[in-house]
Amino acid sequence: MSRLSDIIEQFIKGLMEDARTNMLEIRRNELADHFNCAPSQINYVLATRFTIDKGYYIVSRRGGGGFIRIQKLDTESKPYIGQIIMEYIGDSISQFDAERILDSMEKKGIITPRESEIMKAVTNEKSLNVFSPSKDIVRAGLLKSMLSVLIRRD
Amino acid sequence: MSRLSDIIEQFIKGLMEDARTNMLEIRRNELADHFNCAPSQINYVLATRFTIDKGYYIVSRRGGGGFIRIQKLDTESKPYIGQIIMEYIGDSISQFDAERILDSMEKKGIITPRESEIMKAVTNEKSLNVFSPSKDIVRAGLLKSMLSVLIRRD
DNA sequence: TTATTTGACTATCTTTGACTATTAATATTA
DNA sequence: TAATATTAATAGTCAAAGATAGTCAAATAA
Repeated sequence: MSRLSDIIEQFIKGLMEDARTNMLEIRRNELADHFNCAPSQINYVLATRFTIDKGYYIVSRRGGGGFIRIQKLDTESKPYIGQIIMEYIGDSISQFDAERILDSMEKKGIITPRESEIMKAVTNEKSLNVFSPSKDIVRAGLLKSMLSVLIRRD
Repeated sequence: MSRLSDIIEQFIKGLMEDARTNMLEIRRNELADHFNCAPSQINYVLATRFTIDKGYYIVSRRGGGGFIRIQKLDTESKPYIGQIIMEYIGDSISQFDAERILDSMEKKGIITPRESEIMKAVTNEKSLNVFSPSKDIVRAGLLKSMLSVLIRRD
Protein backbone atom coordinates (compact mmCIF):
# COMPACT_ATOMS: atom_id res chain seq x y z
CA MET A 1 0.00 0.00 0.00
CA SER A 2 0.90 3.64 -0.38
CA ARG A 3 3.12 3.16 -3.33
CA LEU A 4 4.35 6.58 -4.39
CA SER A 5 3.04 6.05 -7.91
CA ASP A 6 -0.42 5.37 -6.56
CA ILE A 7 -0.29 8.44 -4.38
CA ILE A 8 0.72 10.63 -7.27
CA GLU A 9 -1.99 9.09 -9.41
CA GLN A 10 -4.60 9.88 -6.79
CA PHE A 11 -3.19 13.36 -6.30
CA ILE A 12 -3.57 14.16 -9.98
CA LYS A 13 -7.05 12.71 -10.16
CA GLY A 14 -7.93 14.64 -7.04
CA LEU A 15 -6.78 17.88 -8.58
CA MET A 16 -8.99 17.29 -11.58
CA GLU A 17 -11.99 16.43 -9.48
CA ASP A 18 -11.56 19.35 -7.15
CA ALA A 19 -11.33 21.73 -10.05
CA ARG A 20 -14.22 19.95 -11.73
CA THR A 21 -12.25 19.91 -14.91
CA ASN A 22 -11.20 17.32 -17.45
CA MET A 23 -8.03 19.09 -18.33
CA LEU A 24 -5.09 19.69 -16.08
CA GLU A 25 -1.67 21.16 -16.70
CA ILE A 26 1.21 20.32 -14.45
CA ARG A 27 4.89 21.09 -14.33
CA ARG A 28 6.83 17.93 -14.04
CA ASN A 29 9.53 19.30 -11.76
CA GLU A 30 7.09 21.04 -9.46
CA LEU A 31 5.14 17.87 -8.96
CA ALA A 32 8.32 15.88 -8.43
CA ASP A 33 9.43 18.43 -5.87
CA HIS A 34 6.11 18.22 -4.12
CA PHE A 35 6.54 14.49 -3.72
CA ASN A 36 10.26 14.73 -3.28
CA CYS A 37 10.92 12.21 -6.00
CA ALA A 38 12.79 11.97 -9.28
CA PRO A 39 11.07 13.87 -12.10
CA SER A 40 11.07 10.76 -14.21
CA GLN A 41 8.80 9.22 -11.60
CA ILE A 42 6.09 11.49 -12.96
CA ASN A 43 6.64 10.06 -16.42
CA TYR A 44 6.30 6.60 -14.99
CA VAL A 45 2.99 7.45 -13.37
CA LEU A 46 1.68 8.97 -16.58
CA ALA A 47 2.92 6.08 -18.67
CA THR A 48 1.32 3.46 -16.49
CA ARG A 49 -1.83 5.13 -15.21
CA PHE A 50 -2.84 7.86 -17.61
CA THR A 51 -2.76 6.01 -20.88
CA ILE A 52 -5.35 6.22 -23.61
CA ASP A 53 -6.57 2.77 -22.66
CA LYS A 54 -7.30 4.11 -19.23
CA GLY A 55 -9.12 7.09 -20.65
CA TYR A 56 -6.52 9.83 -20.63
CA TYR A 57 -4.62 11.74 -23.26
CA ILE A 58 -1.32 13.48 -22.62
CA VAL A 59 0.31 16.39 -24.40
CA SER A 60 3.49 18.06 -23.30
CA ARG A 61 6.01 20.68 -24.22
CA ARG A 62 9.62 21.11 -23.16
CA GLY A 63 11.64 24.26 -22.75
CA GLY A 64 10.90 27.40 -20.76
CA GLY A 65 7.23 27.50 -19.88
CA GLY A 66 6.98 23.80 -20.61
CA PHE A 67 4.14 21.72 -19.20
CA ILE A 68 2.38 18.38 -19.22
CA ARG A 69 -1.32 18.50 -20.07
CA ILE A 70 -3.50 15.64 -18.93
CA GLN A 71 -6.86 15.33 -20.59
CA LYS A 72 -9.59 12.97 -19.48
CA LEU A 73 -11.48 11.33 -22.30
CA ASP A 74 -15.24 11.28 -22.36
CA THR A 75 -15.90 7.57 -22.25
CA GLU A 76 -19.19 7.90 -20.42
CA SER A 77 -21.32 9.77 -22.90
CA LYS A 78 -19.61 8.11 -25.87
CA PRO A 79 -19.44 4.51 -24.73
CA TYR A 80 -19.25 3.06 -28.23
CA ILE A 81 -16.09 4.93 -29.17
CA GLY A 82 -14.72 4.47 -25.70
CA GLN A 83 -15.13 0.77 -25.92
CA ILE A 84 -13.40 0.54 -29.26
CA ILE A 85 -10.46 2.50 -27.95
CA MET A 86 -10.20 0.97 -24.53
CA GLU A 87 -11.14 -2.61 -25.24
CA TYR A 88 -11.47 -3.57 -28.85
CA ILE A 89 -8.27 -2.32 -30.46
CA GLY A 90 -5.95 -3.54 -27.78
CA ASP A 91 -2.19 -3.46 -28.11
CA SER A 92 -2.01 -4.56 -31.70
CA ILE A 93 -4.17 -4.43 -34.81
CA SER A 94 -3.84 -5.37 -38.48
CA GLN A 95 -4.46 -2.99 -41.34
CA PHE A 96 -7.49 -5.04 -42.31
CA ASP A 97 -9.15 -4.80 -38.90
CA ALA A 98 -8.31 -1.14 -38.58
CA GLU A 99 -10.02 -0.40 -41.86
CA ARG A 100 -13.03 -2.43 -40.82
CA ILE A 101 -13.41 -0.32 -37.71
CA LEU A 102 -13.10 2.88 -39.68
CA ASP A 103 -15.57 1.73 -42.32
CA SER A 104 -18.09 0.82 -39.71
CA MET A 105 -17.69 4.13 -37.93
CA GLU A 106 -18.10 5.95 -41.20
CA LYS A 107 -21.24 3.99 -41.95
CA LYS A 108 -22.60 4.92 -38.55
CA GLY A 109 -21.87 8.56 -39.26
CA ILE A 110 -19.44 8.85 -36.37
CA ILE A 111 -16.68 10.01 -38.70
CA THR A 112 -16.81 11.63 -42.11
CA PRO A 113 -15.54 9.90 -45.24
CA ARG A 114 -12.64 12.28 -45.35
CA GLU A 115 -11.71 11.62 -41.74
CA SER A 116 -11.88 7.95 -42.51
CA GLU A 117 -9.45 8.38 -45.38
CA ILE A 118 -7.06 10.43 -43.33
CA MET A 119 -6.97 7.75 -40.69
CA LYS A 120 -6.59 5.00 -43.24
CA ALA A 121 -3.62 6.86 -44.67
CA VAL A 122 -2.00 6.33 -41.30
CA THR A 123 -2.98 2.74 -40.68
CA ASN A 124 -1.89 1.84 -44.19
CA GLU A 125 0.96 -0.63 -44.53
CA LYS A 126 2.82 1.77 -46.78
CA SER A 127 2.72 4.72 -44.44
CA LEU A 128 3.90 2.57 -41.60
CA ASN A 129 6.51 1.09 -43.82
CA VAL A 130 9.35 3.29 -42.79
CA PHE A 131 9.95 1.41 -39.60
CA SER A 132 9.39 -2.28 -39.64
CA PRO A 133 9.42 -3.53 -36.07
CA SER A 134 5.99 -4.42 -34.80
CA LYS A 135 3.86 -2.50 -37.25
CA ASP A 136 0.64 -3.78 -35.74
CA ILE A 137 1.58 -2.39 -32.36
CA VAL A 138 2.39 1.03 -33.71
CA ARG A 139 -0.79 1.01 -35.76
CA ALA A 140 -2.87 0.24 -32.68
CA GLY A 141 -1.33 3.14 -30.79
CA LEU A 142 -1.83 5.60 -33.60
CA LEU A 143 -5.38 4.51 -34.26
CA LYS A 144 -6.30 4.88 -30.62
CA SER A 145 -4.72 8.32 -30.49
CA MET A 146 -6.66 9.42 -33.53
CA LEU A 147 -9.94 8.07 -32.28
CA SER A 148 -9.38 9.63 -28.89
CA VAL A 149 -9.86 12.97 -30.60
CA LEU A 150 -13.51 12.07 -30.95
CA ILE A 151 -13.98 11.82 -27.23
CA ARG A 152 -11.79 14.61 -25.97
CA ARG A 153 -13.45 17.30 -23.99
CA ASP A 154 -12.08 20.57 -22.77
CA MET B 1 2.61 29.27 -18.37
CA SER B 2 3.58 32.78 -19.36
CA ARG B 3 6.05 32.06 -22.08
CA LEU B 4 7.26 35.48 -23.20
CA SER B 5 7.35 34.38 -26.83
CA ASP B 6 3.68 33.43 -26.69
CA ILE B 7 2.76 36.71 -25.09
CA ILE B 8 4.57 38.69 -27.73
CA GLU B 9 2.98 36.59 -30.46
CA GLN B 10 -0.47 37.33 -29.08
CA PHE B 11 0.36 40.98 -28.66
CA ILE B 12 1.32 41.32 -32.30
CA LYS B 13 -1.71 39.41 -33.52
CA GLY B 14 -3.86 41.53 -31.26
CA LEU B 15 -2.49 44.72 -32.76
CA MET B 16 -3.34 43.49 -36.23
CA GLU B 17 -6.83 42.48 -35.27
CA ASP B 18 -7.55 45.69 -33.43
CA ALA B 19 -6.45 47.70 -36.40
CA ARG B 20 -8.34 45.37 -38.73
CA THR B 21 -5.37 45.21 -40.99
CA ASN B 22 -3.17 42.57 -42.58
CA MET B 23 -0.07 44.69 -42.38
CA LEU B 24 1.71 45.88 -39.32
CA GLU B 25 4.95 47.71 -38.83
CA ILE B 26 6.85 47.51 -35.62
CA ARG B 27 10.13 48.76 -34.30
CA ARG B 28 12.12 45.94 -32.90
CA ASN B 29 13.70 47.87 -30.06
CA GLU B 30 10.47 49.55 -29.02
CA LEU B 31 8.73 46.22 -28.77
CA ALA B 32 11.65 44.72 -26.91
CA ASP B 33 11.56 47.64 -24.49
CA HIS B 34 7.85 47.21 -24.00
CA PHE B 35 8.40 43.63 -22.96
CA ASN B 36 11.68 44.36 -21.30
CA CYS B 37 13.51 41.68 -23.20
CA ALA B 38 16.43 41.29 -25.55
CA PRO B 39 15.71 42.67 -29.01
CA SER B 40 16.71 39.38 -30.53
CA GLN B 41 13.79 37.86 -28.69
CA ILE B 42 11.59 39.61 -31.19
CA ASN B 43 13.48 37.91 -34.01
CA TYR B 44 12.92 34.61 -32.30
CA VAL B 45 9.19 35.17 -32.08
CA LEU B 46 9.02 36.17 -35.71
CA ALA B 47 11.16 33.24 -36.80
CA THR B 48 9.09 30.68 -34.96
CA ARG B 49 5.58 32.09 -35.15
CA PHE B 50 5.29 34.33 -38.15
CA THR B 51 6.71 32.15 -40.88
CA ILE B 52 5.50 31.69 -44.42
CA ASP B 53 3.90 28.36 -43.77
CA LYS B 54 1.89 29.98 -41.02
CA GLY B 55 0.73 32.60 -43.45
CA TYR B 56 2.94 35.54 -42.62
CA TYR B 57 5.51 37.38 -44.62
CA ILE B 58 8.16 39.58 -43.06
CA VAL B 59 10.02 42.50 -44.56
CA SER B 60 12.36 44.69 -42.62
CA ARG B 61 14.71 47.55 -42.93
CA ARG B 62 17.61 48.58 -40.76
CA GLY B 63 19.05 51.98 -40.13
CA GLY B 64 17.36 55.14 -38.93
CA GLY B 65 13.61 54.84 -39.31
CA GLY B 66 14.03 51.12 -39.71
CA PHE B 67 11.12 48.80 -39.13
CA ILE B 68 9.85 45.28 -39.33
CA ARG B 69 6.77 44.82 -41.46
CA ILE B 70 4.61 41.83 -40.76
CA GLN B 71 2.18 40.93 -43.46
CA LYS B 72 -0.58 38.42 -43.09
CA LEU B 73 -1.04 36.57 -46.34
CA ASP B 74 -4.45 36.10 -47.83
CA THR B 75 -5.74 32.64 -48.21
CA GLU B 76 -4.68 31.40 -51.56
CA SER B 77 -5.89 28.43 -53.51
CA LYS B 78 -5.94 25.20 -51.56
CA PRO B 79 -3.84 23.11 -53.92
CA TYR B 80 -1.22 25.81 -53.99
CA ILE B 81 -0.99 25.98 -50.25
CA GLY B 82 -1.04 22.23 -50.07
CA GLN B 83 1.94 22.06 -52.36
CA ILE B 84 3.87 24.65 -50.42
CA ILE B 85 3.20 22.81 -47.23
CA MET B 86 4.18 19.46 -48.64
CA GLU B 87 7.41 20.96 -49.82
CA TYR B 88 7.95 22.54 -46.48
CA ILE B 89 7.53 19.26 -44.65
CA GLY B 90 10.30 17.56 -46.56
CA ASP B 91 11.80 14.38 -45.20
CA SER B 92 11.69 15.31 -41.58
CA ILE B 93 9.62 17.54 -39.32
CA SER B 94 9.35 18.26 -35.62
CA GLN B 95 6.14 17.98 -33.65
CA PHE B 96 6.15 21.72 -33.14
CA ASP B 97 6.35 22.54 -36.84
CA ALA B 98 3.81 19.89 -37.73
CA GLU B 99 1.31 21.42 -35.36
CA ARG B 100 1.89 24.89 -36.70
CA ILE B 101 1.21 23.70 -40.21
CA LEU B 102 -1.99 22.04 -39.12
CA ASP B 103 -3.06 25.13 -37.21
CA SER B 104 -2.49 27.26 -40.24
CA MET B 105 -4.40 24.91 -42.52
CA GLU B 106 -7.23 24.87 -40.07
CA LYS B 107 -7.29 28.62 -39.92
CA LYS B 108 -7.45 28.76 -43.70
CA GLY B 109 -10.37 26.39 -43.69
CA ILE B 110 -8.52 23.68 -45.56
CA ILE B 111 -9.12 21.23 -42.77
CA THR B 112 -11.67 21.13 -40.00
CA PRO B 113 -10.71 21.51 -36.36
CA ARG B 114 -11.44 17.86 -35.81
CA GLU B 115 -9.30 16.77 -38.74
CA SER B 116 -6.56 18.94 -37.36
CA GLU B 117 -6.82 17.21 -34.01
CA ILE B 118 -6.79 13.79 -35.62
CA MET B 119 -3.61 14.60 -37.45
CA LYS B 120 -2.03 16.13 -34.38
CA ALA B 121 -2.77 12.93 -32.53
CA VAL B 122 -0.51 11.24 -35.04
CA THR B 123 2.28 13.78 -35.12
CA ASN B 124 2.33 13.93 -31.33
CA GLU B 125 5.48 12.73 -29.61
CA LYS B 126 3.48 10.42 -27.44
CA SER B 127 1.76 8.62 -30.26
CA LEU B 128 5.00 8.19 -32.09
CA ASN B 129 6.60 7.08 -28.92
CA VAL B 130 6.63 3.37 -29.51
CA PHE B 131 9.53 3.51 -31.87
CA SER B 132 12.17 6.09 -31.15
CA PRO B 133 14.59 6.02 -34.07
CA SER B 134 14.16 8.97 -36.36
CA LYS B 135 10.81 10.14 -35.11
CA ASP B 136 10.94 13.29 -37.21
CA ILE B 137 11.30 11.24 -40.34
CA VAL B 138 8.41 8.98 -39.54
CA ARG B 139 6.32 11.97 -38.60
CA ALA B 140 7.02 13.67 -41.91
CA GLY B 141 5.96 10.57 -43.80
CA LEU B 142 2.74 10.13 -41.89
CA LEU B 143 1.84 13.79 -42.10
CA LYS B 144 2.36 13.85 -45.83
CA SER B 145 0.31 10.71 -46.25
CA MET B 146 -2.56 12.27 -44.37
CA LEU B 147 -2.37 15.59 -46.14
CA SER B 148 -2.17 13.99 -49.53
CA VAL B 149 -5.67 12.68 -48.90
CA LEU B 150 -6.91 16.25 -48.87
CA ILE B 151 -5.02 17.35 -51.91
CA ARG B 152 -6.16 14.36 -53.89
CA ARG B 153 -9.77 15.02 -53.14
CA ASP B 154 -9.92 18.76 -53.53
C1' DT C 1 9.42 -12.22 -11.04
C1' DT C 2 7.23 -7.82 -11.76
C1' DA C 3 6.55 -3.16 -10.51
C1' DT C 4 8.57 0.93 -8.81
C1' DT C 5 12.09 4.31 -8.03
C1' DT C 6 16.10 6.77 -9.19
C1' DG C 7 19.58 9.24 -11.68
C1' DA C 8 22.54 10.13 -15.49
C1' DC C 9 22.12 11.50 -19.91
C1' DT C 10 19.46 13.47 -23.86
C1' DA C 11 16.19 16.44 -26.43
C1' DT C 12 13.65 20.52 -27.04
C1' DC C 13 12.32 25.19 -26.55
C1' DT C 14 13.25 29.89 -24.79
C1' DT C 15 15.97 33.82 -23.51
C1' DT C 16 19.94 36.61 -23.64
C1' DG C 17 23.92 39.10 -25.21
C1' DA C 18 27.93 40.01 -27.91
C1' DC C 19 29.00 40.94 -32.32
C1' DT C 20 27.74 42.09 -37.21
C1' DA C 21 25.26 44.38 -41.09
C1' DT C 22 22.55 47.89 -43.09
C1' DT C 23 20.48 52.28 -43.68
C1' DA C 24 19.39 57.16 -42.91
C1' DA C 25 20.93 61.40 -41.37
C1' DT C 26 24.48 64.49 -40.97
C1' DA C 27 28.90 66.47 -41.61
C1' DT C 28 32.74 67.32 -44.53
C1' DT C 29 35.08 68.14 -48.64
C1' DA C 30 35.91 69.13 -53.56
C1' DT D 1 26.13 72.09 -54.85
C1' DA D 2 27.49 67.27 -55.32
C1' DA D 3 29.97 63.73 -53.74
C1' DT D 4 31.75 61.41 -50.04
C1' DA D 5 32.76 60.17 -45.43
C1' DT D 6 31.12 59.69 -40.75
C1' DT D 7 27.92 58.78 -37.23
C1' DA D 8 23.82 57.17 -35.20
C1' DA D 9 20.01 54.31 -35.40
C1' DT D 10 18.24 50.43 -36.55
C1' DA D 11 17.79 45.24 -37.46
C1' DG D 12 20.19 40.37 -37.99
C1' DT D 13 22.91 36.33 -36.52
C1' DC D 14 24.60 32.95 -33.78
C1' DA D 15 26.06 30.58 -29.97
C1' DA D 16 25.71 30.05 -25.02
C1' DA D 17 22.91 29.72 -21.00
C1' DG D 18 18.57 28.59 -18.91
C1' DA D 19 14.32 26.00 -18.39
C1' DT D 20 11.77 22.40 -19.14
C1' DA D 21 10.43 17.44 -20.35
C1' DG D 22 11.89 12.51 -22.12
C1' DT D 23 14.51 8.10 -22.14
C1' DC D 24 16.62 4.22 -20.49
C1' DA D 25 18.69 1.10 -17.69
C1' DA D 26 20.30 -0.04 -13.09
C1' DA D 27 18.91 -0.50 -8.35
C1' DT D 28 15.33 -1.50 -5.19
C1' DA D 29 11.01 -3.13 -3.36
C1' DA D 30 6.85 -5.99 -3.28
